[in-house]
Amino acid sequence: MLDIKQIRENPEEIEARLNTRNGEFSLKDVLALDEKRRDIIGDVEQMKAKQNAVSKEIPKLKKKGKDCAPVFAEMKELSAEIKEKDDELKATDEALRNALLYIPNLPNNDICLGESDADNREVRRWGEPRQFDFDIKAHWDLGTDLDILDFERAAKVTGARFSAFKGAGARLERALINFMLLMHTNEHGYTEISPPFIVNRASMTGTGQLPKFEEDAFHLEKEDFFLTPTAEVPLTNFHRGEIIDYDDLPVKYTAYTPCFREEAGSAGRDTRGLIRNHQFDKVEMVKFAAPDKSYDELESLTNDAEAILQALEIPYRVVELCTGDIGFSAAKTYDVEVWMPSYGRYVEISSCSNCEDYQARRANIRTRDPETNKTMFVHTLNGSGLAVGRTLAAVLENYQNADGSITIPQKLRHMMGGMEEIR
RNA sequence: GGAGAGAUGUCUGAGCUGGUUGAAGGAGCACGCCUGGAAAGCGUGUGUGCGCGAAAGCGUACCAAGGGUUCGAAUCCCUUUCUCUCCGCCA
Repeated sequence: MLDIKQIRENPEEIEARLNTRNGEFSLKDVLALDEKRRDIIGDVEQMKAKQNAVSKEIPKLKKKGKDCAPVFAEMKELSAEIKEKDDELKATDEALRNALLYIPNLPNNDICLGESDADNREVRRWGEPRQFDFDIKAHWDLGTDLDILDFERAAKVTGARFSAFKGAGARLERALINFMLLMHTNEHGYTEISPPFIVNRASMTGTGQLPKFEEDAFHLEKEDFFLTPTAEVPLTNFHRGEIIDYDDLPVKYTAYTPCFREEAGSAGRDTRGLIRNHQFDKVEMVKFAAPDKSYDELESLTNDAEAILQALEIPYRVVELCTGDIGFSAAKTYDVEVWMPSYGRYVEISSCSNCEDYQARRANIRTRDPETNKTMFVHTLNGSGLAVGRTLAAVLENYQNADGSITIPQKLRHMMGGMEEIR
């Protein structure tokens, strides 16, 4: 959520910056609601001031033994008027908040301008894509042929865009999860959390999935709960409504969770394999940072994601997303893209974002400025570290052999019970 | 699922027979005194949001959330959420 005071002060500039995003944004409604709201507040607070003043006098009148009936009659009328105004204020408040909830974060001023992923800026590359001297297979064929992935039965059990891991495939997935968590906790200083996989509406609103993107989420109607689309939601909302000790910053959490997405609007895209499913596993990293440190934290967060691919020795590149491609809540985002031989290009495997105070304002997550002792919003960051299904796909494809077997990356072998290859 | 108890500020903890209670006491924090330095001790200060204002400040709201009763609600009533205890069921 953007700061209404900032919007009020220079709406043109904010509107211009918002419109470097994909889509058109107007602050007209917000400004009108804000003005209406302040008008009502002026009136109703004056009435309340009078009500309070008279209320204070009543005990004194009673003590003197005076008749309060005329005062009561007058106050009853005032009370009714206040109630009416208050209702109007509440409705306006709600309308304003709702309008604000639909406005995305302001892109950071320094990120590259652009309309789509075609305009993203490559920041760096690591590793050389391997040259194969045989016809390569895509991971869904490799997995099916080795009987470690089973898409048909997953479709039978549930439906399209679900997958099942079997035997060494299931073990490889578990090894990857464990490997990532160990690295983030032991080497990168994150605290592991095992959060609920189901979250409530307030949490989804706090991180920005709701209200605008409700159709993307799996909804449990009876309880009004949602299957978590990313551990960013439970992790960031861990501190919703709290004031975090400044000395504890940055707070760094990592979690493994399954993630559930409706993938509404992506029909026909990445229909095969592990790239785009309704359910997938992900290890997530979330940070709460002091405002003046958050961009340094974004760099290290991205490095923490990269470290996984470096350890697995799989080539990747890092791109800075342009204004037209960054997500709703993000001010700046780096995508880590892994080399996927069957696609013949780099494919997103992690998205690392600084949301600045956008989520913190929605979710009311604050700290105390040590200088002034005043409360201020923290900055929140999140990044995948990494998407497990896509990592598994990248391992299969990059480590495939001419005979269709898979060599297991060195660093994963001890977590696979010493297994060196899958055949 | 049944019966009961509870939810107060950064934390802890009073108030809950309705009216100078934004809310006692304590802790913490900040500043000052004391000290060679620190601790202890003493003194002072210390909530948040919103509105108006250049500012000082003034006003207003907030005692889990929402509604109600009342001239007036942290205090009374209802609903919801959460926590705890007991019973039942259960991995």
